[in-house]
This record gives sequence, structure tokens and C-alpha cells, in this order.
Amino acid sequence: MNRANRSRTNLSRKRIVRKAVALAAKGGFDSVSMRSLADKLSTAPMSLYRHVANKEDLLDGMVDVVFSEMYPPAIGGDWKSELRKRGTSARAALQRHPWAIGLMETRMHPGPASAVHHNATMGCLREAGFDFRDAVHAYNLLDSYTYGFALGENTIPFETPEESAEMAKTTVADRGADYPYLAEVVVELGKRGYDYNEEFKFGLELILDGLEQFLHS
Amino acid sequence: MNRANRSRTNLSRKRIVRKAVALAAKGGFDSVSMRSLADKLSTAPMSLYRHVANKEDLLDGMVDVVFSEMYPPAIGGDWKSELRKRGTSARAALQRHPWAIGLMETRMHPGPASAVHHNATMGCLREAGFDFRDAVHAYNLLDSYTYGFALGENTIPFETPEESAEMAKTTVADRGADYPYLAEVVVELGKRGYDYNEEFKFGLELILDGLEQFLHS
DNA sequence: CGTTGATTGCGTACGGCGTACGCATCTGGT
DNA sequence: ACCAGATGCGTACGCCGTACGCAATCAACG
Repeated sequence: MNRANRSRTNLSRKRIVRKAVALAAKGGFDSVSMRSLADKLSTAPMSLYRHVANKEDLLDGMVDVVFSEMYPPAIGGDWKSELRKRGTSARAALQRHPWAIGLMETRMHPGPASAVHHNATMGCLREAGFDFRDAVHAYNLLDSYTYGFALGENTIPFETPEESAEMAKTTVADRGADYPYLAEVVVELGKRGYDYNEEFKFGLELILDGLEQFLHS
Repeated sequence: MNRANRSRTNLSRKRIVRKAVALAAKGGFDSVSMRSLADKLSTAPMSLYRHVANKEDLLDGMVDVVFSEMYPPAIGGDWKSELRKRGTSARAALQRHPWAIGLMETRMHPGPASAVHHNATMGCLREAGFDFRDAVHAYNLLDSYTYGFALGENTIPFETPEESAEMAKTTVADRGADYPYLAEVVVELGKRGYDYNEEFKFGLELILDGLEQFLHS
């Protein structure tokens, strides 16, 4: 009766995945449960399973959304600047979707956007002159750095000044004298904070320069 | 009656944390629940809470075990070789304890081993000649790479040949022609597999060389 | 020795989770 | 008008973390 006139094809994989990403953005990754997601879509939990095999499959979809937001480097262009753009946009995407970091490289069934992206990046490296093995090396290096940086950036224990201060106390106060270098970090970083953009750029540039030298050697 | 003669102080934070790490090693991270852990310790779930504030606190303890297994670089030694040793042992530790990767940088209450380790690493960089800001840059670069690499290494979708083959099919078979570079990766890697040691070494060496150049510029 | 107060272990219970299973309802093709 | 397949959903099971409070034990003291 009530739901009788609800048009039947309101639900779809796409709509579900979209809402899941939105929900994760608003309430954090843990707030994405099949139950809460169903609520948000004004439907029942088990209804979702007609469009999504299981939660793992849902995560596959969510991850692919993130991949679709990363710039796919042009194959055959200026590899260094293309990969710089890729790195920057990848970090930005992971910053927008922190929940994705631990999932990106874990998927058993990569979606279409993932395929496009990986193909473009690998192609960019190969056409830049790296042979297969070195391209894999370079790819791994770039991605490890990017994901690792995002991991640190988005899960840093002190986000607010007061949390930082609290941590400074519990970490350092008692035993600060024993760990002078660590104390310096906590104090200094609490004072001026981080510029993550500059931080990321430093590493990315160093790696790209290193790869260029490697390529011409 | 039955348990009356059970010596009372069998349980302790240390024993609990140890068992938790062992359990994670054997059955995977998800198998570490307060219930299963209590089982392994022949006690009741709620008994654990006398020695551990909550599950988060338990994770803090587990993470500190992993930190304690990483080589703390000597402050004032040959920074490059010290950091190479540190990097190698850090990766090894994360390989032994894959469940830790996503947790290491997230802890709000770092344990003693964590403090020692971070202090040593930061000290090694400062005494190598990096000023504070650059030392932070270098530290972030090294750790991002290490954690990112471990993340990829330990969660790679294809571990067994058959899984690799299955993934090759679903990823590439239909649409392989559209993604030639990706197809190459799947096929080649399925054929000869990975040498993670060499893979990690490539990036670590490139980064250390880059840092050295940066230091002398 | 007896008493007492603190420490430690645990039984019960609550509200969440993912999802197997099967029925109810709607829709499009004949 | 009918039926077959697609779609939505109600119920139920076995997990999870943990709040709460009682029971058993041990340490200290009179």
C-alpha cells in the first residue's frame, strides 16, 4: 500500500554506490552500514542486495568512484608533468575520500575507472622510455609514496590544536627529556602546524627528479 | 569452585597484547575479537577489560609491539646506511604484521617503543645535517614510501597463481585490447611474479640518493 | 586469627553489524 | 489475461564491542 506506488526501479547500483560515497563523506566510513545506507535510500537493508552482491562489492564500486576522480596521465606526453598532475590529483582525491586509502589497492575486482587509470599511468611510463621492469618499479614507487602520504596525512592523530596539545602532554611531558628530537617535533608542529601541500610536493618532486636521472643513466 | 584455584593474576596487559598479536598473525586481523581473544586466554570476554581500557587501547599495545621490532637508527652514525637498515627492518616488520599497516600512524596514544623509534629516526636526520623542516620532509618521504609500499605489498589482490589468473581474466580478457599497457602488467606479473625485496630496494635507494643530493646542495 | 577494602574475574544483556532465505509485489511480453 | 522474471522486503541467525554489577580472591591491618 504505502510503498506500492513507489516506482520499482528507484534503486540501482549506481544510486546505491553514490549514496554510499556521500554517506562516507558526511559521517565517516564506519557510518556506512548496509542498514544505514538503506535508511538513507528510504528502503530496507535487504533490498540493496538485489543490486550489489555483498558489502565487498559495494566497496569495489566506491573505490572506482575515487579512481574516476584521479587525473589519468596522457600517454606519450611530457611524462614528468603528466605524472606530477596525476600525483597531485590522486592525493587530492584521497584527501576528499580518506576512507578509500586502505581500500584502493585491496580490491579483487577493479572497476572500469581503475582499469583506465592504471592503463594510462603504465602507458605514460612505458612511452617515456622505461622498459617494463623499470616502469613497474617507478609505478610502485610513485604509488607507494602517494598512498603512504595520504595514509599519514588523513589519519594524523592531532588534527585540532587541543588534541595536539593533549598528545604533546601525554607523549612528551613526563619523559620529554629522554626524547629530545621527538619533543621538538611535537612542540614545533603543534606551534606552526603542517603545510601538507608543500610536504607532498617535496617528496613528489624528489622522486620525479630521481626517476629522470635514472632514465638518463 | 572450578576456577577458584585458577591463580588470580594470570591475566595482564602484556599477556593479553602478546596473545592478540599472535592471534592476528595466525588467523588474520579480523579474527581478533575480544571474545576470541578471551577464548585463547581461557577466560571470559569481560575479564580483559580489567587490563585494557577498550579495544582501541588493545590496538595501541599491539602497534607498539610492531614498533619495537623496527631497527631504531643510531643518532650520529652514517645516516644513509642507518636509514637503509631502518627502512628494511620496518618493511620486514610490516610484512610480519600486515594488520598493523593501517594502524601505525593512527594511534592517539603512542607507546614507549613508538616514542623511542621516532626519536631515533628524527635524531638521525637532524644530526645528518638536515634542518628541522627538511628533516620532517625527509621523514615523511621515507615513511610514506615505506608504509605505502607495505600497504600495496600485503594487500595485493593476486597472491596465488590461480587468483592471479582469475583476475587476469575478469580484468583484461574481455576488454584487454582497450587497455594494452594494463594487460601487459597482468600477464607479465602473472608469469614471473614479483620480487618485493628488489622492488622495495629500488625505491628506498632512489629516495636515499635523492636526499643525499638535496643535503649537499 | 578475623575483618575489611581493593583488586580481579566473569555472567548477563543491549544494541549494532552482514546477510541467508523465502515470500510478496510489480512489470513487460505474449 | 496471463505468466515469468525482476525487484523489494520481513524475519532471523550468529557475530561484534562493551555497560553494569555481583562474586571471588588477596593484602593489610588490628
